[in-house]
Amino acid sequence: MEIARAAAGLFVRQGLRATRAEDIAQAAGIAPRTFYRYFASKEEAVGPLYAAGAQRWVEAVRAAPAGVPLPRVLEDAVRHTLTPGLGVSVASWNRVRTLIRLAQANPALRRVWAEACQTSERNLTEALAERLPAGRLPCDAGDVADRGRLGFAAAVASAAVRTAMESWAADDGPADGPRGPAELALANLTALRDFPWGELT
Amino acid sequence: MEIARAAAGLFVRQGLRATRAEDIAQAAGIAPRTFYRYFASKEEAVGPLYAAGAQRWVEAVRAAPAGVPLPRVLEDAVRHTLTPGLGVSVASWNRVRTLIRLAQANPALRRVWAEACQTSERNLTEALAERLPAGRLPCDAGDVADRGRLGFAAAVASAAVRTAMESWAADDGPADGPRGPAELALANLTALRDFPWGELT
DNA sequence: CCGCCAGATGGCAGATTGTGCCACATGGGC
DNA sequence: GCCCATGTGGCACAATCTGCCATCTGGCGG
Repeated sequence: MEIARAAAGLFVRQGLRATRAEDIAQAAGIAPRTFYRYFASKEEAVGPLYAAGAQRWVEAVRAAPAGVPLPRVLEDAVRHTLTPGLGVSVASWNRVRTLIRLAQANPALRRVWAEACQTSERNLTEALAERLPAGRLPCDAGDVADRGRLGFAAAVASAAVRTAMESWAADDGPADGPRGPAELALANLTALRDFPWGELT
Repeated sequence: MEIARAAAGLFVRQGLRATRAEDIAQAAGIAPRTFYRYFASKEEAVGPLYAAGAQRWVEAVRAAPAGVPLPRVLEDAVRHTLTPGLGVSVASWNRVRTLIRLAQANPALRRVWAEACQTSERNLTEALAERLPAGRLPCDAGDVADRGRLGFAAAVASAAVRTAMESWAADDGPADGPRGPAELALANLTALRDFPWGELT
């Protein structure tokens, strides 16, 4: 994680192109060989930073008490983990924001971001599967199609958070407030239920 | 695209690790230097194959006549472009299926797959924005939050297709039939409306 | 037909990235 | 002390990319 922070610092300060894997290793105080023991490429080094936020969100979902309706669980988790300043400093959020912007401009970094999103999506699928053991499910979790449906639900919930992060990163406003990641994600989740999608042509 | 097919053949036949970029170039009948003019890494070479299916789907959405409700547009597009044998041979679908399986096992390939999915998602966002010009929208497409909502809608629709492809790839059944990609994607899209998500706890 | 240009391709050298193999240090348990 | 598991680093080398320049090809106006 210190490696990730070192890499992020270098990427932001002097650009992705200009920083070699060796530079990251040196900045993190380790040998180049050790760097490659943790990451397969220099771009991958910032993966943990991309994953951290989503990871906290999934953990919150997993930790929610049983019996609470799923939409409520997702929304509470968003409120508690995606609000800058709650547990994670605003500065950290701004770092991540800069990194997501970098990813929009660089194919290799974009791949890392995309993979981080899909990984956390898989984690959410697992969390949901734990929350919804076979017995208490309106569908049969053992069936392939229903497992697929669980994966789809996780994908939708993840997409709410991911697209919120992306449009927040693309935006220029402050890290919190009505344009913050938490509010955008909540807007997505509620739009999922309330917006008249069927009327769009 | 011939390069992509050559790469896919080698990856499947002799493994990702054992094939060098030079091998792909040779199999495609081009110089290594030329290969790197098209792709930044050997893994990226199969990107076009990942993207092709989704590309056809997005085109179908874009080409749908105006006035048709959005859910209907998405479902018809799925039926017409994700059914093996309709326009694209079953063999091609099986090739893609093998490649998706490879991606599940290999981090670098998984990143390529993830990026292809996000790229086609961006394309779908554009297609939706074209379909829904400012005037005919229940929301304001110029507003950041609503542009974000459009991106979210595209992400959800893409997720329906992507998770369908993934669970189809993970499965062992035939390329078509009730476990085919088209049927799984349709199941996701209808579950989006009909499934009692709110009752899950 | 000729000259010219734009774009695609290939060769070559070299920096950078990534890996196999082995050695060394550290810390915990017996 | 001894052993072992684990994390680390050095070294050599294979593979990956990239910059620069030469060559080829097809179109187009003169």
